[in-house]
Amino acid sequence: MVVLGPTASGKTSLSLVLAERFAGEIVNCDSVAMYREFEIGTAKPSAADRARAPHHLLDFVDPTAYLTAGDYARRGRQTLKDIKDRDRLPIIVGGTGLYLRALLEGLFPGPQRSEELRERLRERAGQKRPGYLHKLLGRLDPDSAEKIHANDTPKLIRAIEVCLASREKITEMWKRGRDPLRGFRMLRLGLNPERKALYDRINERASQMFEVGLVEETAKLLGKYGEAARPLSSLGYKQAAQLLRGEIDRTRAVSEVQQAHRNYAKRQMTWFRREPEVVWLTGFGNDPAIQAASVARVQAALEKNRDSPRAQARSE
RNA sequence: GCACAGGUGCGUGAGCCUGACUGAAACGGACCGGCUGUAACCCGGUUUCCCCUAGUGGGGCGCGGAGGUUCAAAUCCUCCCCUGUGCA
Repeated sequence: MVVLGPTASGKTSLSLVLAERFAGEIVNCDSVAMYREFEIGTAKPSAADRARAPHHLLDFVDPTAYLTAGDYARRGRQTLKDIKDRDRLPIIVGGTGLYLRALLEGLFPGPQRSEELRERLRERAGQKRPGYLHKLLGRLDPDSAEKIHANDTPKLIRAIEVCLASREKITEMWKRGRDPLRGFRMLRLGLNPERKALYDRINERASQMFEVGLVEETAKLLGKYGEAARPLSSLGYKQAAQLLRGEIDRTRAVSEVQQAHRNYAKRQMTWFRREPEVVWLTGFGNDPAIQAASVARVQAALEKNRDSPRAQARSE
C-alpha cells in the first residue's frame, strides 16, 4: 500500500500506525530522505519511530552521489518483492510524485543519463540564442518539441539526450509504454488536510527545524562535502546555506524556508491529484479519526484480497 | 515644533523630472496546471477596481485625502492627513 500526501500532512505518523497494526514495513519514497546525513531538513522519522517498524530505502545514498528516479524504481521493486516474500505488508510512504510513479508504473525504456552529453548541450545552449535547445529538439523530434516548453531546459536536455543516445525519437520510445509493477494490488491512501491548517503546520515545523539545528547540520555537511552534496540545494538546506554565507539573516531564512515548503506542498498536491485510485482522507495522518478510517480501509482491502480467486489459488 | 525623504494594486517596488502609448513594469504571493531517469528540480497560466457585452468592444472609478490647471494627470499646482529620518 501507499501513503501519500504533501509535506507535513502526517504521512509518517499514519504509516507507523498501519505498520504496527498490519505487520507492515515502510518503504521510503521521499527523494531527499534517501541521502545519508540529511536529517533535520528532511524530517526523517526519528530513531524511536524507526524502532516501531522496519524501514527501507532511507539513508542509503552517499551525499555526493546521484540517485535518479530509475535507480529508485529498480531498488524499490526489489525491496517490495522481498517484503512480500516475507509475508509482510509493504507500505510505501512519501511525497515525491515522480519516484512513486516510476516505482508503480515504471518509466519508458530509455537510455540512462550521459553527463558528457549534458555538459556539451548546456555549454552550447549558453553560447547560442535562448531558443537553441528547443530548435534542436524540433529537428530531432518535432512532436516532443511541441510538448515541452522552450524555457524548460532540463526537460529539453533529457529529450535531446534520449534522441541522440538511442538514435530514435523520444516520442517513439514513449509509445512503447512503461513497465508497470506487477504482482501487487495497490491501495493508495492520500492525506489531504485543509490547506490553511496545512500551511500553519508547515510554518510551525519549518521554524522548529531551525530550533533543533538545521543550520548546524548544514554547516557540518558543507564542511564535509562542500557544495558537492546534491541535496544541499533542496528545501531548507538551500536557505540555511545562504544564512551561513551571510546572504540573509535568520528571520528571513526561516520565513523563506516556510514559504518554500508551502509552495512545495502546493505542487505536490497538483501532482497527486492525477494519481490514480487514491482514497483521499481529509485531514492529518496523526489525527486519530483519520487513523481509524485508514485502518478500516486497509482491513477491508485485505479481506477483499484474501477472498479473491487468485489468493485462494495461491493458498491451496 | 523647523528641515528633508516618502505615501502606487495582496506584498516589495518601477513609472513622476521630460502630462497622452498606464488599470498601472518587474519581482514575489495566492490560486490553477504541466512535468516518463537533477523532481524538495524545472516550466506554463490566471489573478492583479467595478459595471455592460457571447466576443471585438464600451462606460465609470483609480496610484494617501480634498480641490485646481489641462483636450488629456499616478505624473504639474495648492491645501490637508499620515510615515520615516535630520534639527530643535
